[in-house]
Amino acid sequence: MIVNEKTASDAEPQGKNMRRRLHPDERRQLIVDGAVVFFAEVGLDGNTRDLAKRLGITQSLLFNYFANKDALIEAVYEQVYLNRLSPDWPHRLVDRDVPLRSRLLAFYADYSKLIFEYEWMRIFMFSGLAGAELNRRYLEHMHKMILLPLIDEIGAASSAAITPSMEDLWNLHGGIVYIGIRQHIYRMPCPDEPIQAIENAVDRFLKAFEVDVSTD
Amino acid sequence: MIVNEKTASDAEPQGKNMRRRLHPDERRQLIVDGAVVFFAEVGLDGNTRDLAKRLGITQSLLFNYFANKDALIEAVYEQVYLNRLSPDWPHRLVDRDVPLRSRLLAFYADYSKLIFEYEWMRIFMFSGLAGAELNRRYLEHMHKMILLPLIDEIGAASSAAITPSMEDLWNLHGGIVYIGIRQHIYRMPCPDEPIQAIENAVDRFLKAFEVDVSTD
DNA sequence: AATCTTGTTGATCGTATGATCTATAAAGAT
DNA sequence: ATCTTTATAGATCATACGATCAACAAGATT
Repeated sequence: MIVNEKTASDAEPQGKNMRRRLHPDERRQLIVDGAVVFFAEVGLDGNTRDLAKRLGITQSLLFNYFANKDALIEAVYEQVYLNRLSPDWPHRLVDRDVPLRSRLLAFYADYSKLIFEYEWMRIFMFSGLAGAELNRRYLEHMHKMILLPLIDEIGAASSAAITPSMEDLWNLHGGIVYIGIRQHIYRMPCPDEPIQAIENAVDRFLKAFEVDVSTD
Repeated sequence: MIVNEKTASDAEPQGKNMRRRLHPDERRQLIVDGAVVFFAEVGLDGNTRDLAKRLGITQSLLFNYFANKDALIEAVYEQVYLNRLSPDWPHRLVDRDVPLRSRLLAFYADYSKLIFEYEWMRIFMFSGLAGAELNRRYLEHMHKMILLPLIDEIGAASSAAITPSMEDLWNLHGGIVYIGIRQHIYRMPCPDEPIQAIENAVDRFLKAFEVDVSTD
């Protein structure tokens, strides 16, 4: 005779399989949080039944909170990408009261803490491969608001008056981002604290453009 | 009244919908070639019906040549990754008769021609996200056979006897690879000829380790 | 031209998946 | 306690997809 209908292997989060009645806002947030982790792991076409099982709710409940799967994924995007980075970096990066090296390191310390997150990196890659507009918008923002101003900053700080090209800046950027790709996409062993690698990369870059870093 | 049962939008490759009977080897190769392009575009869980339609064959024929979808994808991996890069790079990279800068540029000219291919880059990313062992093996090979020897080469060529860390080399590598990622994953505008960007990146790197490049 | 071999098709099966709908019961109000 | 509201569950639908199989026909053999 069957005692437990549901086996423990299904990993019911709350232990009991009781029906908990939550406030809609709270339930919705639980779903989005779970969906972020779930989709980051299995990809954006992970199925709704597995997600529901992981959340300890029925699959149909998902469609009570989101019109369809796309709407849920849209909510995942918002959760992961909206307002996660301080909006005043464009200003801080051009604040010449602060040494350029310090500005760069501060920015990449902040930025890397964001993008080296498992969920951020994987969902960004999944959506990029799926052709989502999100990624292009994000990178165009990065181009315009972060990298473009840096061209002038580095050119101005260069004692030899050498100015980097946009491709040079993408190279600096990409070299840093690639740490997160190695870690979360390819699951390769990576330094726990990538700060040192970032610092070295920035210093190599500044040295190439003859930017004096002794004031720091 | 309907004249053409099948619309042109379905893109029947051979024009007619006649049943062509090919030699198994030839048919198999046609399938693999089409699958590479198809899966690179839509991802590894693109469905077999769409693939068959694109190839102008029936879906069932696919399973005549491959036991199941996984076997087909395995064949795609082989086609894209097996023996695509000259196997004597490990030797050429440590050939000190050639200036280090030349060796590096020659390698990355060759390597980038490979990985900046649309199919290579996307399938590598798709399989990486899917957790395929392939990627780890590939990158471990890169680590051991290419980057690790380069540590010594650069250290030996450094006039200040500075030796880069493995993280430094991954940074150089990642910055270059990221060009392809921007182009094929995020579909951002990129330089048609990345050779210049690669050259700059290599020169910055060598300069940081005080490697004399005047002999080149 | 008739026959044989086998590459190819069309129909079909079982299951997985997104989505819908009605019944149920948990929490708050009275 | 009882009533009311509505969050949640369970059953179900339509379709999509991987996979199978018997039947057909293109090309080789005689």
